[in-house]
Formats: sequence, structure tokens, C-alpha cells
Amino acid sequence: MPELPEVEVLVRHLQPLLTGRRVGFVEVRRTKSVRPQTAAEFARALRNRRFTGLRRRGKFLLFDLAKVRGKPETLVGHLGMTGRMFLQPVRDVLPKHAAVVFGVGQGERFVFEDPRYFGRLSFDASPLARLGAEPLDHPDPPESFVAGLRASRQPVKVRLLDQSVVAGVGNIYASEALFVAGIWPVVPAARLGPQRIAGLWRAIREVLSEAIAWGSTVPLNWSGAGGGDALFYYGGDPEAPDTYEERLRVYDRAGEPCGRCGDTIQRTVLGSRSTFHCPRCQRQ
DNA sequence: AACGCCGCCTGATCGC
DNA sequence: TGCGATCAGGCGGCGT
Repeated sequence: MPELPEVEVLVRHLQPLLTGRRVGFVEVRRTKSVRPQTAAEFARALRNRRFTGLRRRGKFLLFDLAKVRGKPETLVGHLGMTGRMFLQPVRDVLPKHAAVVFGVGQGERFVFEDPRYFGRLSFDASPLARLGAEPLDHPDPPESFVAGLRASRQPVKVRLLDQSVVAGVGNIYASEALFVAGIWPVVPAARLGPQRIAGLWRAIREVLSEAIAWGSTVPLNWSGAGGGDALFYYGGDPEAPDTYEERLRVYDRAGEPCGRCGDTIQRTVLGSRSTFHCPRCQRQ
């Protein structure tokens, strides 16, 4: 599932392709996937607009649009669980679950594909206001992160999935960061002292930036053809033998030996979500 | 009011 | 082989 690194790699890929381009036709194929939720209103807000940039905030993509009186300046994208975004020639075959399609000139179109329809393309920017700090912008744990952990008796793994505590961490990198930090996922967030909080913040930054660096070293393939591994095709060729999946330390590795100590990695369920940890490297 | 849990979705996988 | 059941999960919303 796309988390901060996958969105970051996608943004870096799309930013130069979209900037300066003007939107032509707009085709909303699933009204569920857009806000406002009528095809006509959404198309009216987007048609003929020019992209001036593309940014990321947490797991959100922010498409900057040239100012037009009375119209929103930012299109907000979220990939949900299974969303993909790419450009393709207009004569190519559309994927089965193409939710939104719009022309970007020169015989090309932008495709937002999303088999489970959890993602969105929206002109409502209000969800951004609830986001916590950007982990890669702050070398030291921000006060909002410390406060978000201190206030809760929930397991720290569950707290990390709350986007108001830290923006962009999802189920995969939460397990990964806790492993790197040597923290047992079940530990109540409020029980972590300043040292461990600082270590956890560093670990979050490490696993996220490592994933981005890996993604950016691989040639991008955004043909939109084929599926490949739904988890980590963001960084490269879905057919490539080495995917980032192979670099994950604990996620989806239940029963396998820990790469650090050799003990068996465990799968548990926290907040009705799969959680992976090494019982030896992660205590208390 | 913090927190647990449901519903939204389809595709992959599993068991019989 | 075929088919129904189960699972996957980001996030908003709802109930306690």
C-alpha cells in the first residue's frame, strides 16, 4: 500500500511531466473517487487549468494549479490502498478500474486508477489540516509527535498510524520503524521516554528515506501496463527481480528469521491490523 | 473524549 | 476444477 515513500517517488516522477501542462477533457468514471462528488462539478473545477507544480504532504499529492478567479488552487490526491497515477498515450488501453482520466495535451492523458476505490482526487483540502509533522522535515522529534505519543495508552504501533501524530507512516513502515528502533509494538505510547521517542523518530526518518532512496535509484516504469507487485512497483519495473519488498526487515515476514538476531519474526494483530516484530530485538 | 470497530471496495488466496 | 469464504487495509464516521 502506498505510504510516504511511494507517494514521494510518484510525485518526483510526475512533477516534471505535469508542470506547465494544461488540462483538456476531464472524464470522471467513478464519482465516488472525486470531490465534489458530481462529475460535472469536478470537471468544471479542473478543465482547462494549468499545472504549476506538484508536491507531497504525508500521503497526499498536492497538484498546484494556476490561479483562476473563483476556482480552487489545489487538487488533492490520495492513493488509498490501491491507487496508481500515470500518464499514457490516449490511444492506449485504459485499465479496468480507471476512476478519473483527463487530457494533458500532446496526445497524452493522466490516469488515476484505483481497483478498490479507496483513493480520491479532491478539491477539498481540509483533511490536510489534521496532519502531523512531516518526518523528513524535522531532524528532531517535533513537539506534536511527542505530545501525540504522551497523551495515549494505545500501543505505540497504533499511534504511529494516526496521521495527526506523524504524517505519512502506514502499516508497513510503522512495523519497520519500530524494529529499527528496537521497540515492542505493543508498548503503550505514553510509556516511552524522551530517549526512546527520539530513537523512534530517527528510525522513522531512516526507513522512509531509505525507501525513497531505493525507489529513486531504479528506472521508473509508468507505462501503466501490467500489474506487477501491488506493494512496491512505485519505484521501478514491476518485473524487476529486486523489489523493495525484499528489503523489508519484518513486514510480511512472519516465521522467517530476523536478519539481526535470527529469532523468528512474529505476526500479531493490533487495532485489527497486521503487525510484525522480532521478539528478541524488540522488547518493552 | 479517547478509543474500538464498522463499512467501503476488489482481487488474491484458501479450503473443501 | 470450481466456487464461496476470507483476508488485505487507509480512513471517515459512529457508538460507547
